[in-house]
Amino acid sequence: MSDRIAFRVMNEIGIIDQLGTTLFERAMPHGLTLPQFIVLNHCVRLGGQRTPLQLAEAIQVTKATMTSTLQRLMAKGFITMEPDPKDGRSKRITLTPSGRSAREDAIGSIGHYLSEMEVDIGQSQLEAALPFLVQLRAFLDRQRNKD
Amino acid sequence: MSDRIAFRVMNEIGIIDQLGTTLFERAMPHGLTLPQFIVLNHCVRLGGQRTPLQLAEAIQVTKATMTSTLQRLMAKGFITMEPDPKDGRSKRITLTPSGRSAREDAIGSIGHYLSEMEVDIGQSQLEAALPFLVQLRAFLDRQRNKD
DNA sequence: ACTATAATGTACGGTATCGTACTAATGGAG
DNA sequence: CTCCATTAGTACGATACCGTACATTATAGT
Repeated sequence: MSDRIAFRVMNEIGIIDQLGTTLFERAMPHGLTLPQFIVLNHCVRLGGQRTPLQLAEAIQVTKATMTSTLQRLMAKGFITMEPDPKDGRSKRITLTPSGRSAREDAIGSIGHYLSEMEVDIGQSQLEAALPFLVQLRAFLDRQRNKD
Repeated sequence: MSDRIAFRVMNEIGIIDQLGTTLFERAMPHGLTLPQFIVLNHCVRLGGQRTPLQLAEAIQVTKATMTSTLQRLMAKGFITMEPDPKDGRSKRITLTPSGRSAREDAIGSIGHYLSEMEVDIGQSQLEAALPFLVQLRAFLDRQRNKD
């Protein structure tokens, strides 16, 4: 227990992420993984067409990682990818009806777990923690872009 | 919806974990990854010999995952693994002097980043967040073992 | 003592992630 | 117009992680 406070916080966060991801994926339908769900969710919430790079930046992964996730979503028929007529380097991602409905199913499947968490931890505790987490994320994002 | 407080908290935590892991690994010597460092650190702090299963449970990964990380640490010469004379199913993990010194190097390399975080976020904020994180981890751990 | 069950570690397949290196297309400096 | 830097996306190798399935060893129930 002689670890520094910053290390202990990051350590807890790592374990929480791991446990949470595993629990969510067990509950998800269509063999959806959490990253796949996050991409679908992002497309639904923002609507229209997005490029792989826009998605990668929004979700804070590299574009190489996004390529991989998009390929799996395409294989499942949840998105389509077309070349951008304006810019030959770019692609346009569009959600399919099947993808939209898979996202709805996923939302329904994890709702129960989210409710349990909100009851067990308490809404107010979760709300109180959010500003701290946002601040921490902003700090790490600044560090990353500092090179 | 996906705007629920529990979802937002888990989402922030996921991004923080990802950004933090990447930053830490960039700073680590000997090509150490964060999971590898965590195992070394755990061995130093608790001392003596541990089994793969004990390590897996302490760090909250599956034993299959621990097998993989231990194999890499062995390949680097940072640990040794011997059969347990008392229990033919089990193994005993021992830190080598080289592993102990790699852990010291790693501590030194990330110290600067931890200090920056403690200054930027504030020691008291980090300390205030820890009980919440511990509670959240305990909840997820209970969920996992609920079957 | 024998058999069924449990526990320990490993193998394998699938997904995610990064970093690096590559291709293809755009766009700006001369 | 040409050349070169930048940008968008992909390929590849390495690591980590899970779940499932397996071999080996231990333990409990009869």
